[in-house]
This record gives sequence, C-alpha cells and structure tokens, in this order.
Amino acid sequence: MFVTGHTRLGSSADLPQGQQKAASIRDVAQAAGVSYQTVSRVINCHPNVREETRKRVQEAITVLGFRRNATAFALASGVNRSITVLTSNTLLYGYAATLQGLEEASRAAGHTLGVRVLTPEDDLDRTIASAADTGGGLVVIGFDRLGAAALDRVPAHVPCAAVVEAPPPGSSPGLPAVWADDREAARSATAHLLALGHDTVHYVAIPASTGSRRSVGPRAEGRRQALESAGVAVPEPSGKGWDAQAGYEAGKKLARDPEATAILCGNDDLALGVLRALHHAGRRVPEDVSVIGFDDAPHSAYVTPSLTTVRMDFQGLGRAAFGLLRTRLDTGQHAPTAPPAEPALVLRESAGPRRT
Amino acid sequence: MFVTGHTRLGSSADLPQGQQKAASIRDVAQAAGVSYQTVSRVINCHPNVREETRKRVQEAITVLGFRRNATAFALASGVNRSITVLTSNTLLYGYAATLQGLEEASRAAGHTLGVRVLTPEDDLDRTIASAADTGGGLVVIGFDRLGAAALDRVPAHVPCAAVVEAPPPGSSPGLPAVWADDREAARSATAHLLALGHDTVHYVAIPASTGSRRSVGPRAEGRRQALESAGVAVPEPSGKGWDAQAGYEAGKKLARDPEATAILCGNDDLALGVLRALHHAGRRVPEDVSVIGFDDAPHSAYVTPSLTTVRMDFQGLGRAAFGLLRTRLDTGQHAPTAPPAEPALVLRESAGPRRT
DNA sequence: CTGAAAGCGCTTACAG
DNA sequence: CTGAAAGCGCTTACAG
Repeated sequence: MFVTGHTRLGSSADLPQGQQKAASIRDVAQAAGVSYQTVSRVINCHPNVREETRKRVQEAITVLGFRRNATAFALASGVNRSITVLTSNTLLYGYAATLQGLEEASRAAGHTLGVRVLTPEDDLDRTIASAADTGGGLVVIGFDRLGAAALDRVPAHVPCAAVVEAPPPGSSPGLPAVWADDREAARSATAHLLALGHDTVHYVAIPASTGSRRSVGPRAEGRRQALESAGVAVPEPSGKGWDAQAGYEAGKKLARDPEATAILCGNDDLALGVLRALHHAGRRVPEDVSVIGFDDAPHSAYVTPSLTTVRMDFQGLGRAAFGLLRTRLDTGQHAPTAPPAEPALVLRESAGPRRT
Repeated sequence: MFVTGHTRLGSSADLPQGQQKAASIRDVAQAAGVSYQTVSRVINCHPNVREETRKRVQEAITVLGFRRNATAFALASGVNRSITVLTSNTLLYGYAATLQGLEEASRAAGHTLGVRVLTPEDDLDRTIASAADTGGGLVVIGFDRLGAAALDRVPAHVPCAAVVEAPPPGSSPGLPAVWADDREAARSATAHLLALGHDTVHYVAIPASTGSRRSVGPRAEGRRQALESAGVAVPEPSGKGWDAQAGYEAGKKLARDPEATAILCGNDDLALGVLRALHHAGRRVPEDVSVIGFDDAPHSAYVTPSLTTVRMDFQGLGRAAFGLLRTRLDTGQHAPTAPPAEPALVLRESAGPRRT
C-alpha cells in the first residue's frame, strides 16, 4: 500500500516562536539613538552619514534582525520591481522554457516574478486588471488563443510586453513584443523534406493562436509556402491539440495514407504521438515515413528514432521579452538584451530520403 | 535565413497615453461628493452604506477607472495574499507539475504566486530573506540538495511549507511538509520486476536530496529493501544527474552487463536515456532488458517501447503544500486539502518477463 | 449611515 | 551630517 504523508519538518533555526512584530526603522532608530530618517539613510546607502553613526545603526539593525518592509518601501518610493506573467500553460515545453528565460532575466535584474495561469473561465479584463494591480508590469505569453486574447485586452496604460507566435499583421505601434521566425523555420524544414525526395509534406498542426481569419499560424504557413513554391500539392493540415495524444490521433489517419511519406509536426509532442501511431500501423520511421517535429524538447534527442526537429530558443525569447518590458518600465538604458537564437533545424534520425 | 524579431503589437485599447496618475480613493470621493472613508466602505463591500451613496460612489469608480492600490491595501490592512515558491528547477517534470499544482491552488484561493529559482551561487539566507520580505509566505520544493538546503535555513518565524522527497528522519516539529511515499513505490516497482523473473534489479539514481549520511533517497532505498527481502543481490546504483543524458551514460555501462536484465530508473528522463543506450547496444526492451521509470511524465506513454513507470501526483503535492501554508498563514479553517493520489505503478511495454 | 483622526512602515524634500 | 514634517494610498477604530 502506498502512503502519502505530511508533517512538520525539523527546523534548525529555533528562533523565538513569539511571533513578535518585526522591527521597524523606528525600533532601530531608538536602539541606535538616532532618528529614524537616519536609519533610512543607512539602509539606502545614502552617502551623507557619519561613519560612526552608520556603524551604530548597522549594529542595531543586525541585533534587532531588522528587514525593511518591502510593501512600505514600494508604497513610499513608488518603486515596484515585480512583474507577473500571464500564460495559459506552464507545463508544455515551449511555455515552460519561455517562463524559465523570463525568470532568469528578471532575477538577474532584481525583479520579482509572478505567474498567473489563464483559464477559459477567466474574465480576462478582470484577470489582467488584478495582475496589473500587483504593480511592476505584465508579460503575456501569446502562443495560443487564450494568451492572444489576453494580449488584446491589456489596457494601453499598463506596462506590458509579449512573446508571440508571429509578428502582428500591420506595423501598428502598441505593445512591445518578441517572436521567432517560425514561418521561415517551417519553410526550411519542409524544404529539407522535399530535398529528401518526398512528393509533398503533410502537416499536423498545433492549435492556432488567432481565432480570426484563415490564419493558421506561421508554422502551417511556412510549410504551405514551401510546398507552393516547389509546385507540389498542399495536403490539408490535421491535428487538434498540443499533446502526444493529439499527435497520435492525427498520426493514425496519416498512417493509412501510403502517399504520406513525410510529416511535419507543430511541436515535438505531436511528433511523438505521430511516431507512435506510425509504429502501431507498422510503418517504419524513417524508412517508410519521415517525421520532423518542432521545438526540440529535451527528450527529443533520446527517443528512438531520435527526432529531427527545429530548435527554438524559448529561453532567449523570454529573456528578450523581459528586456522589452524593462525598458518600457524605466526609460533608463540597460545593456541591450541579447537577441534570441534563430530557429535551427536539427538533423537526427526521424527524417530521411524517400525510399518507396 | 532565419529571423527573430520584435516590435510593438497593435493594441485595441487606445487609451489616453497621458500616463496620468491612477485615480485614488480621494479622487473618487471628490467626484462622488463623499468622504474617502465612504469610498473605502463601498470598495470593501461594507454593509453600512446607503444604497444611493453606494451607487454614486460606484459610478465615480467606473468613470474614473479607479482600482484600489494593492500595495497600499497590503500595508494598511496587513493582509498579504502572496506566496513565493523557491525551487532549483522549473523545467523538469516533477518540479513543473508541482509548480502547476501550487499555482492552481493559490489561484483558487485568491493568492498571488511568485517563483524564485535557486542557484548554487545564491546566498541562501539572503535569498530566503528577500523572498520572505515579499510578504505572504514561502513554499520550497526540496526535491534536491539545493532545495533541501534552503529548507534548512528558513527562519522559524517565516511562514513556510515544503514539498519534499521523503519524510524527515525524526518526528521533530517544525516546517509543515508534504511528500509521497516514494520508497514504497520503488519497492513495489522492484517487486514487480522480481516477480517477472529477473534475478535482481539495477538502479539508475536521481541525485540525492540530502548531502549528509549514507542516505541515498527513498527510491533507492525502496529498491534496496525489496531486493534484500527477496534475498537477492543488490547491485550498486549508478547515475549522476537528472536528465536523459545522465541516463544514457549509465545505460551504456549497464548495457554491457549481460546479467543486467532489469533496470529501475529514478525518473522517466533517465529511463529514456537508458532505453536509448540499450537500443544503441543492440539490446531489446523488454525482450532482453526490462526498464521501469519514475514519475510518469506526459510523453512516457508515447515513446516506443512505452514506458512502464510509477505515476506520481506532483500536482496534488503542490496543492497540498499550498493548503499547509495557508492554514499556517491564517488560523481560519478552510475545506481541508484533498490528499495527493498515491504513487501507482503504470504497466506499459518497457518491462516484461525475463526471457534469457 | 457617514465623517474626521490616526496609523501601516517607509521615503522624499526641507530645514538646520 | 542629522532631525522634524509631510506624504505614499489605503484601513481601522472612534465619533457623531
């Protein structure tokens, strides 16, 4: 029988449990025999403080275990170094890696990072407002419909940056945003498959991030363009989801089509599902069918056959988005954020020359 | 050529760019012709307000687009509904899923969730202090050495809950913590392999979370116990890392040992690496070697062979940890958190009867 | 039901 | 170099 437990861990620091109120700058001032303004000066490293009084105050601070109240500081100074990211997902590789880049960058800059997951049940305006109320600024991950919808509703006056799937249609000014060139990447992956001798390339799509129009997303678009400029047929995309299960469903159908010898997938999870469906159908990869994924998730190099895919620099995207938000927040200049790495096709085992 | 870009997205809300200060409670009061205390009453849904004045205030609020300043509220009321989680990782499945459970629970409870990644370079005391300064409370993920070390340094007076790999040695009171019974799960997985006819079970370990002592972690411990009570040999564990690469390295050595017909892995990523190494060595799974993973990451069901593994309820662990912190924060009672699901062996293709 | 006062813990000018 | 004042935007008693 399995057991799941919980208890209280032993704590090495057996401080007074007295729950006494934390020391304030007035307490420190009294202990040091100065005014509390002077205490404020030393904790803010103000230059005009006599060395001896500084020492005295410093000592009182350590004795009392004083810690400046962050909330009071924020209110009085107007400085709020906290940002919150709005995202519909935290587990899928692209999102998680972007989040990681965001966290890394904000930590390096001394900002605090909050995460708020968006759900279909959310009143987006309300959610955005309450996130904005928190202070510092927002960054929204607009990879999907929900994220993109949130993006559209961010009021112009709240500091916000976005990481999106594709550049906005017009060149309208507005929210600062970052993206990778998914379209070109898909074009390149498709061209690779074509060069391998395949008649055309099927596509198992990730859900579109834009509800409106015929827009199917840059990855689908890139494949289409590559096929069209090669003058070959453009099979209808399939796929209805983000995960391996969705890939499996799409793959089952594709596996029945003997003409389908090359399949590009909207992400690596889908590709895994496709691989699995192909396996179940008795079709070998890459001998019978070639498969290319997208994103280069950590495990993609270790599955068998290892997955040929497009490496995406999500972390870099996250870092860049933070950089954008940061310059929007304070007009001061910082070292410019390094640009994300460009998407790159990673050749592995799952794609090869057409043999049938 | 790939291009990565960034620009400003068009924003539907073309509000006045005037960057004018947000309306305060006094602005609202003036607009409504009441005192600001009254405004405070209506935004706090205080019952004693005449319906008509309430309406008047409400209208002024919407007209001015008033939003209560969260920082000021926190300072004045002493209420701080924000928690921050300390973790050394956000990308590995176990961590990411725990994080997800934490986010979900805190969102449901109306708390804000911050994430601070721990690095080896951190001055843990400093990091903890600054996280604690943020307000609400801490939850630390103690799956690894860094997290466990942080846990040890959390001062007794800061509200904190932990999710850990194993119950603390003594029954010392201290930090509230949650864990799953990894040891029993490993025992069960090992027994399964033994029942399949394997002479013994090798183990590719995840890094230990405790630096001290011979303690190798509950998963390693569970396997050892199962082997010992079966009276079979206990091969030395291998593995030096968390990812597929580490699994691959360990797997390469194990693949050379013809006696190694059953391998338990500390997590699914390691198992993937082992599978890959076995494949490269020409050893079939499960015909020649059986492999069992741990955690049941999302893709484990879709690789080939699909991975027999132990499903862990990390999300439930995260939710439970939040519940613990919450009751520590306010003594008030809430609906008790549902206990996490118990670890469960998931039978798939990678483990089978010994055949050689 | 509503207003005037005091205070949350700090910072920012302003005086000495 | 250091202290007294005013204020950040709100809430919590206290009066009416």
